[in-house]
Amino acid sequence: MASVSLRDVAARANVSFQTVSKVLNGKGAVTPATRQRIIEAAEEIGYIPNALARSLQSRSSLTLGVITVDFSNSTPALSLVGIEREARQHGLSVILSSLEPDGSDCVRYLRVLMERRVDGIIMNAPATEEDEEVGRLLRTGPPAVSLHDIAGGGVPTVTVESEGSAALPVRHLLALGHRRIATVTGLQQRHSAQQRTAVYREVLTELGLYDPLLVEDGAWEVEGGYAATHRLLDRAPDITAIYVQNDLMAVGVLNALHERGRSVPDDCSVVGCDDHPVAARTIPPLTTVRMPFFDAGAAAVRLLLDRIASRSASAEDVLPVSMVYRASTASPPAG
Amino acid sequence: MASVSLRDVAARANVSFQTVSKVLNGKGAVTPATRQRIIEAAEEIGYIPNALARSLQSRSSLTLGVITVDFSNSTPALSLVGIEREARQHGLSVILSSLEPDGSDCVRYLRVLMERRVDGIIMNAPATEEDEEVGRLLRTGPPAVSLHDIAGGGVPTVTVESEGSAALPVRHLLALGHRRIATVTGLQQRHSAQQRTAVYREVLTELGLYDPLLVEDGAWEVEGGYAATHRLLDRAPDITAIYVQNDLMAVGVLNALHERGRSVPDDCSVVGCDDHPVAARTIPPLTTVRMPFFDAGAAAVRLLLDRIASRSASAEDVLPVSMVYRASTASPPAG
DNA sequence: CTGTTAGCGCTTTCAA
DNA sequence: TTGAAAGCGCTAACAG
Repeated sequence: MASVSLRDVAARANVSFQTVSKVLNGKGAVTPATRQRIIEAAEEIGYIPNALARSLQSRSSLTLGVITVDFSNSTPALSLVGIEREARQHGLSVILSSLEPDGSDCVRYLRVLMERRVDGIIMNAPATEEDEEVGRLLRTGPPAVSLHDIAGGGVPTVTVESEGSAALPVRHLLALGHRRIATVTGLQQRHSAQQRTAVYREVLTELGLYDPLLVEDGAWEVEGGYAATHRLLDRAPDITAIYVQNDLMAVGVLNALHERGRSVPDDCSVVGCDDHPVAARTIPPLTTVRMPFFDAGAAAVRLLLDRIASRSASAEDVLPVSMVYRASTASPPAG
Repeated sequence: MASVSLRDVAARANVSFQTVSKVLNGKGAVTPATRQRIIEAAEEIGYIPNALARSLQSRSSLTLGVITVDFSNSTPALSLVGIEREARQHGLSVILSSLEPDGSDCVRYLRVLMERRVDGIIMNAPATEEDEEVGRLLRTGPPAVSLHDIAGGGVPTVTVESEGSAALPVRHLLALGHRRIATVTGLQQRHSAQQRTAVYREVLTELGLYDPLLVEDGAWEVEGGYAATHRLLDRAPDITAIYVQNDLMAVGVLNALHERGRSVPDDCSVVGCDDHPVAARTIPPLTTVRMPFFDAGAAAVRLLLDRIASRSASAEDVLPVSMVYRASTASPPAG
């Protein structure tokens, strides 16, 4: 772990360090002989360029900063994988910062990224959607793209269509003949969950089928889905279908229904959301909405690169979702 | 996004830029008056220090490089979360690089990390366990800690006990009275899967119960577990228990058993591994081995920091695992 | 207390 | 074709 610099290579090859720079960057014209000598010298003493110094000079760090919600869950993890892969393919490194659940440390990490002179920032931290200070920094700092709303707008977003992610499953259940359709929601502080719940309400209200008693919070987690279902069943035993706002909660929902002796889909249908890998093999396999989170991450990076290249205008890219039909939905029981 | 430097602040405060440096870093003694003036000036023109320049000078980037296998799956994601959180708590940024499935790009990314002068490297890329070149770089480059074996050794590791992760579940099944115990394995190229399979074989061989026909590969994935179970059942309908090397595959295993009309645990017991969140609510809830992957990531960072501080000797930290008993295991059917 | 002198390792004109 | 000069933004000695 020596500190071999251009100068060391230069000394060994009997040239100036500027010439070494040219050779190692393939710039300028150099005699094949010296070029060869330089390359060998670099090789021999194990020269490794210093990206810090290079960035200082070139005013470009070839780095993207990513600020993300905790990615223990597969949804944000998928977006992160998409971001990382796309960045890598463009030769960019990724500096990763994940936040506390309340997003209170976001401003601090934005600052760290700015100090490190990242070329751009990708946000995936729904907990900060209402944070004005975050919005301000994102508008005035380096180019940024977000996977969710930013307070005050002005930041391009790439999102997964949330209207469809609620409308599709609810309509599917309606088409099957269900009338008592409950929903297990994600954290209602999040815009995406609010929107899904709103669409659920609108669609059912239009048909005179909306009942606030059929809405329960599952907080995005397996146990939340489990507990919410027991509460729903206690309160409204006549429900024949449940729209669950993510697949993880749906696992808990299926378990609770099983415990209560309700067969799925014969006694009660269940639709999830995400198309998590386990959804294909729950018992029964889960009808769900496929959400292109991976693609959203990759698309965000591409959009960010466009912005970096040409300070182009704001954009709002919305990726479409689609239904995946499996065995957890059917017509309601006769009677 | 201007490029405000120390000089700009200095000009505005009518001092030399070196004095500004002192003030902003809380070093040296400065008159409260000028200090105040400098701080205000910095504030007014929105000065943001340049970490690149600082690192160039201080020869420390306050950055950790992480090289990880694709973390779409929750196991590596958990370790990554642990790494990131621990690093953050120590004021270090994390540069994230994920690899192709075969790990062929590892050497390239190691080099990128070295060019960026990271202060240390955390490896979580089992695909490179046999790669001699990776081992060499890790031994000669910046301090490194790995979550798996490194070819040639010499790199401290923090691992999750793999012997116990196989011995515990198999012994549990034996204690329940099972004699025909199958296993669905992870990718056999990985040391961790090889070790689990070896322990499974040893424990059963000792009792004269080992049968190579009862071993099937599930490749770590839901569908792999599903398909492996069907193959097992076709070949050896008399099995009464399955040790599945991760919970994701176990979801597929439960589904396949359900399809074949085998009730769990009455007709067949199932033990998983990982204690993935869904394991608590599969049908039936899964008996499994809790693997402290999050802790392993965090511990690796702490070990790395020790090494950075004091080039201390190699170490091999092994974190213990523990059984989580749920409803998927019972005594074999009578008869 | 404050400013000057010296680099950290690199890229980029511009002369020779 | 090569090298010298200049500077990216910063920190660290040391002198004033």
